Amino acid sequence: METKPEKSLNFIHEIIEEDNKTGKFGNRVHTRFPPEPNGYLHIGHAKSICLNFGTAEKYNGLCNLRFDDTNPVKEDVEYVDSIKEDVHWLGFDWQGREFYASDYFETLYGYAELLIKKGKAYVCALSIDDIGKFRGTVTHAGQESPYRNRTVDENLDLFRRMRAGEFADGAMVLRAKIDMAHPNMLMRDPILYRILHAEHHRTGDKWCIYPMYDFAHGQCDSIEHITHSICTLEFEVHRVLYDWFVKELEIYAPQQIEFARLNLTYTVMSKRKLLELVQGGHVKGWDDPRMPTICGLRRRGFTPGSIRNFADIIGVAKRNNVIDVSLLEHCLREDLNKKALRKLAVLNPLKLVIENFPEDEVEEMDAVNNPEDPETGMRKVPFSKYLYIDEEDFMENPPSKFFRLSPGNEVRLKYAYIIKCTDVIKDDNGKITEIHCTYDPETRSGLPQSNRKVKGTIHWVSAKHAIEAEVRLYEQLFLKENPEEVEEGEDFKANMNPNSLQIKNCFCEASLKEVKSGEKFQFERQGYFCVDPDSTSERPVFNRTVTLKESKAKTQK
RNA sequence: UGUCCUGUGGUGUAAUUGGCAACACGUCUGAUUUUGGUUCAGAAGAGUUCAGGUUCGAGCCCUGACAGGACAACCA
Repeated sequence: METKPEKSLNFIHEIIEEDNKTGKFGNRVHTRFPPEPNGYLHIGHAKSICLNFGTAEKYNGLCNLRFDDTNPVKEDVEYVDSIKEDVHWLGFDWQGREFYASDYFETLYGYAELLIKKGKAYVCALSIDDIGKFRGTVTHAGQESPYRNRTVDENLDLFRRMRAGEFADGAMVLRAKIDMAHPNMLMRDPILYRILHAEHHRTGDKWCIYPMYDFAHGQCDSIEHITHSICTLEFEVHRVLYDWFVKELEIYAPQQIEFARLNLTYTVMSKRKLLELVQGGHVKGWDDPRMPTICGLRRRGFTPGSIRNFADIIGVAKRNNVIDVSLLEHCLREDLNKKALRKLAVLNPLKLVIENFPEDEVEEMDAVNNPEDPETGMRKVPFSKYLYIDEEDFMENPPSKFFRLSPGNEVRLKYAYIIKCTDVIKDDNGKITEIHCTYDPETRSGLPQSNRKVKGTIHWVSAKHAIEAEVRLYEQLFLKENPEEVEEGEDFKANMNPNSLQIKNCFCEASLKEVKSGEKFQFERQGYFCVDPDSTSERPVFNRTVTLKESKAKTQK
């Protein structure tokens, strides 16, 4: 019997299966995730991580973690540490195959000399501006550098002296000798090495010349015997250059495959812009829960599984895309719904007095921990005469479709009694300060009378037993689906949502007193919340990860 | 006025490689529900950028337009 694949293959896996059929790489699948350690990873990287590690997993292959650290002035160990943490957190392991472009500096240097000896590279002393000018434009050919025809010996000597530190930064560069009229700008004698007297986070001051990304990336893949070098679309035009290097150097040739990077509605994804948000103080840091960074999402309360599932669902293709953030939220809720323990918490407290309930009596109510997972059992929550309910759950003059509490109407208190509103107390300004109700003792949850139909069920917390906590409610960071859509003269920051963070004091059930940073809960009827590291034993802090899905009827007041 | 890449419901991804467009999210109904959540049932929404061509038959092949994206850092 034939086993049919449940899901159709994405175009990359199709290529791989074809390669496996033809034996192109000896049925090997070896990918890599190659970040530059110059910033924090974001959800776009997560797509790439899932693709690279996931592909290796799928085909019983390997996936390396390789840091593209060819620019010492921008890179730092802080970033390599965070990247490793994030990849692990997502659930992937490189099994010790942690490599660095800087591991190959000596080999790369050798490649450069080889090119010089073949007459395919030369040392150019044109200024940075002149190199730009000589390059021509996208529609017009460039012109050749006056240094282009130096002898091999001269080039070799100069290049060795570059390495030896005889020249100042920017004095000269090593260039490939290809074609200054090539329609692809990258082929117009690209720079291979530049002089940079800078301390490298791994090699220290061993080098004062560093390879350019283009001269490093493809060869690093080659050195590691990567079979499929999966990268984003903007490197499509670089592929001919990489192929040129591989051919001239006569080294192992990986196959580069480009895919479209992830874009999400209501967010920005470029490292530069994220950095701007951090440095401009628009958010509290890289791990601000509003950031699309992996660490931000983690702090917000996302689960690795939900992100992996998301990456799987969005698929991989070559056309530019913008994924609706609601899909990400859907994956999140789907995961959290199954796992998060339910709790009662009141975000906008409104006092409620049950007039016919004995003054000092406390009843212990049975509450379900997670209806999606019976294994999690039950817990007790205290009930008393004085409660808090949520402001939104009461309306003095409700529309017909309002299911919650209003004067003269009944509502069920979750896990407790059916109550009826008898009175509304207001202050001098007419603001409602207190609701008075009566309860029906026959309707306690579990009793036969509790099955009586009422329109709605609301959550509550006993005033005397509740603990206080801080909640941080988040909305999208930007008001427009596409934050780049701005008036002339403005930039994406003009679209920032002034209400993306709202901090509140809330009352929650006492069992939330002892919580650990990172723990996730569902506050019933409100959303999923995650314990923030800012929590203290005195005062827990909860981040609202995402609201529950809300029907229109509930949202409209 | 160059090169390369890409055009399928609102969004994303499919379509057994030429056989009358499917799945998911979103939207909207209805049922169930002690979460206006979950679950369940159902609906609307594209005729595949356009125009030609090949073919009994084209989203898939060919030609030509058009549209969008990428590329001119001693960044990656």
